[in-house]
Amino acid sequence: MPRGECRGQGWWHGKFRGCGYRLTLGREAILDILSKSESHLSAEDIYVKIHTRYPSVGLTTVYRTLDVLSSLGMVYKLDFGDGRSRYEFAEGPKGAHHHHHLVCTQCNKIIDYTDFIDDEVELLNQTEKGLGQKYKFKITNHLIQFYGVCEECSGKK
Amino acid sequence: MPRGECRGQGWWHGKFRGCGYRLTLGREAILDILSKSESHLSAEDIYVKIHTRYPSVGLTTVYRTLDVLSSLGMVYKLDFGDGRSRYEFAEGPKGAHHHHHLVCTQCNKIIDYTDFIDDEVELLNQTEKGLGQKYKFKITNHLIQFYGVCEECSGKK
DNA sequence: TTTGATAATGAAAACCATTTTCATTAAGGA
DNA sequence: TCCTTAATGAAAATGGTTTTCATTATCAAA
Ligand SMILES: [Mn+2]
Ligand SMILES: [Mn+2]
Ligand SMILES: [Zn+2]
Ligand SMILES: [Zn+2]
Repeated sequence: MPRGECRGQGWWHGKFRGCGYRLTLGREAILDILSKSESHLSAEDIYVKIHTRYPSVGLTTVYRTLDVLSSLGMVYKLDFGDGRSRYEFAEGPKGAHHHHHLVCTQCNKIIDYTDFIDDEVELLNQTEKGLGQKYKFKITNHLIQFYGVCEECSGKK
Repeated sequence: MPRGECRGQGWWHGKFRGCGYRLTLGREAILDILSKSESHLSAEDIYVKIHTRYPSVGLTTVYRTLDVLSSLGMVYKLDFGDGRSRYEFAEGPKGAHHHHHLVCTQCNKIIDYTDFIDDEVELLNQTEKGLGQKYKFKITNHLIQFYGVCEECSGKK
């Protein structure tokens, strides 16, 4: 008998419980916000959004939850060099489309791109294999970002 | 008539003066350390090294000088995700060999690699061109890093 | 449903790399 | 040598993130 906002219905319920984590209001709220957001949110961005609906959830919990989520692989922790970490939902096995980032060094705009990803990924796989062998390195991850100046920022001379 | 450590002899003398910067003991000392170091030093690493020989040079000056040097393109400011910036000498036009990094997520060891660089660079150029056109982005720089576990860290199970 | 062990939390304080402030020093052109 | 002002050191400030600790809430067990 669902009444209003019924807790514990999300697909991530199992993931949490399976790893021994308890299901709390803060965790659900944060995951909910991240899953619905298109942009790359900072801890404080998330805190502000949450605070309007759940004033009881503190910034500390946001940080702690983001740690848990990224250790579970449900969220990516990103660094675009603006002095604060940013987080992005790592969509489930369905909508998962690998992408890299284009970063404007003037206004900090971030563009997700998937173009060329196939070629990139192929080269990356090769490279990872080669490097892994030569340096006996077990490669688990890669980071690719392009920096430059976006269209708007080019305009303002 | 050179007597001991004659100031103002480095090849960077001109670069500094040309940009209106004064030639100071601190700047020379920092540049000297960076040019001789193989590793990726933090501001404090540099400060400690300098302090043994020139106790008068403070940490603040190290930070300020590193800013100048990286704005001049003489030094690269790097971020390997360990919470502090690291700096690496951008060798002059001669010994300049472009390289990327392999980062051990357990012990923070960094490996410079140049293997596959040619293929990578070719793909990067293509990608940069394509992305630049599609997103009207003026790409000036790229960041490529592989993360994983190094040989030693794999050993300790 | 009640209970109890303990995971999770919020508020405040601590952390810590980096930056800012400001009075003092020194580089280098005149 | 003189003088303008860039450069500097010490100390304080900054700001994102983490730690501390007393309190609360989750949920397995009874
Ligand atoms: Mn993204
Ligand atoms: Mn390097
Ligand atoms: Zn921009
Ligand atoms: Zn290692």
